Amino acid sequence: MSTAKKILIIEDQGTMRRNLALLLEMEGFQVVTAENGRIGLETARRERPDVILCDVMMPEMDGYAVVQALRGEPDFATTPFLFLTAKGEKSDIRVGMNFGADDYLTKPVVRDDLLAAIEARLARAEAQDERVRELAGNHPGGHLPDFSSPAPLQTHLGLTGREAEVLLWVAQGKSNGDVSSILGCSEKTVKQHLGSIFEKLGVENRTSASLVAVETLAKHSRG
Amino acid sequence: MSTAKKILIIEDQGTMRRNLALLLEMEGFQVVTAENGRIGLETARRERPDVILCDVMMPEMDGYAVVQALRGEPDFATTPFLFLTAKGEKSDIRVGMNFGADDYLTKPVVRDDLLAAIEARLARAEAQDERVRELAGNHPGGHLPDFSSPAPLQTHLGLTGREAEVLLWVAQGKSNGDVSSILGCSEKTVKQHLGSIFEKLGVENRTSASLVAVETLAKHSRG
DNA sequence: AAAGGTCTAGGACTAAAGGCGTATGGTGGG
DNA sequence: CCCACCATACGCCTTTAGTCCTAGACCTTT
Repeated sequence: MSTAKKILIIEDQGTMRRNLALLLEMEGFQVVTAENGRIGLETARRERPDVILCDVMMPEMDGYAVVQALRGEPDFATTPFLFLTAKGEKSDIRVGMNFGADDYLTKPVVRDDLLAAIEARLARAEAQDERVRELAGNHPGGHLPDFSSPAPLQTHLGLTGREAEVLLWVAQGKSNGDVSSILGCSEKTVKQHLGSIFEKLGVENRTSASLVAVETLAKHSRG
Repeated sequence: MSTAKKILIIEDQGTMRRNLALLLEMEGFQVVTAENGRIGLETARRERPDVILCDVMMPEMDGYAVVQALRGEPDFATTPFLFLTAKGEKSDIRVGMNFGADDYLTKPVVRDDLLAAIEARLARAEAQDERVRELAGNHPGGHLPDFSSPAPLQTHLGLTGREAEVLLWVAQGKSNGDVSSILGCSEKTVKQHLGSIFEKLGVENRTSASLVAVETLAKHSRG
């Protein structure tokens, strides 16, 4: 792990807030705290925590409102959010979970339970990031078509080498004249090839042919 | 909504399993069931459910083992997993949550609670998928652009509504005449809009504009 | 050697695309 | 009320795209 995970604690009771912060800091987490929901939201936006611990009952803005607000912001749509609840509030837990909280802990919080819950959610979030990286790795730079080679057009669309070259440039918006200059042939030749291309692809103009080419180049660029 | 969400129910008690299945099917979900943990795992791998409901106490393989196994597989690292627990098992919930479960429901399950919990987790999963797509630039149905709506062109390219409509059709290879018929206006109008589109996109012909449109529709499709 | 595919390219033509100017209504905001 | 923006539309003009036909040069396969 490169850097310490950052945990935001939103809790109005000072004693409990400090105890939690101390406990988590001793475990190697970076801790930021907020004493109510409104400040908690601001702090979250500023600090970008990896996990949020949040009390339910708070003045100004309760825990439900906090999680609801966060879940509406793309940056926090996936940030693990754990509730801290007193025993009597257990029936209200459902509300929080349905707003998109990830877990809850019953106060008084046992050290091992707290750490286990946090670790579990961090592991979950990392699995999420892993998935993102995998997908991103398969398609670097997005899922954009790769115009670096005409080969995919030749193999996947059954075009001849020259036809594939022509289509490669046409699909990038070049005019027939441009393509003829690029390929060093007559514009008539480009037109001739384009005619063959249209027939092979079953289309009737360069725009449709380009669409086919772009999709082919996007799909068969890297896997 | 494109297709119904698929829910896997892993529950050894036949009556409860059927009741849950019936309830969820009436709500429009596609339901598959399994009568124990081992079969549940196999079913999950085969059916790729969007949500998994799983009993804790089961012969052969209990719910903890199921969630632990699933969380180890990349394909299921992020699939919402909800426990169904009897009242007396509440202390064991922590174990399940720490294995990566997303929520739990206490039996007997109240209909509204069940639906709310499922919807909440589906919403969460979709938010995550959204993030995956944004970061990875990936697309669920492959890498194909979605021509079902001009909205992305309007919002992401700064086009007016009508311009977006025109481009949507042009990008699909339609001629100006075709577009004018489709949109019920003069071909001159189509040309006029296309001129504005070229200027806004910084391109000089319809093929290049289509390229931009296709990439935009591939990136920002679905919502 | 003959056949077939590819790449090249010409002529003659039609169709479509695109630029430029102008103009009319509608609509929303200062 | 006027202005800015939008959608609509026409005319005139130039450029580009695309079709059909023909045909030579160069390959490989038969």
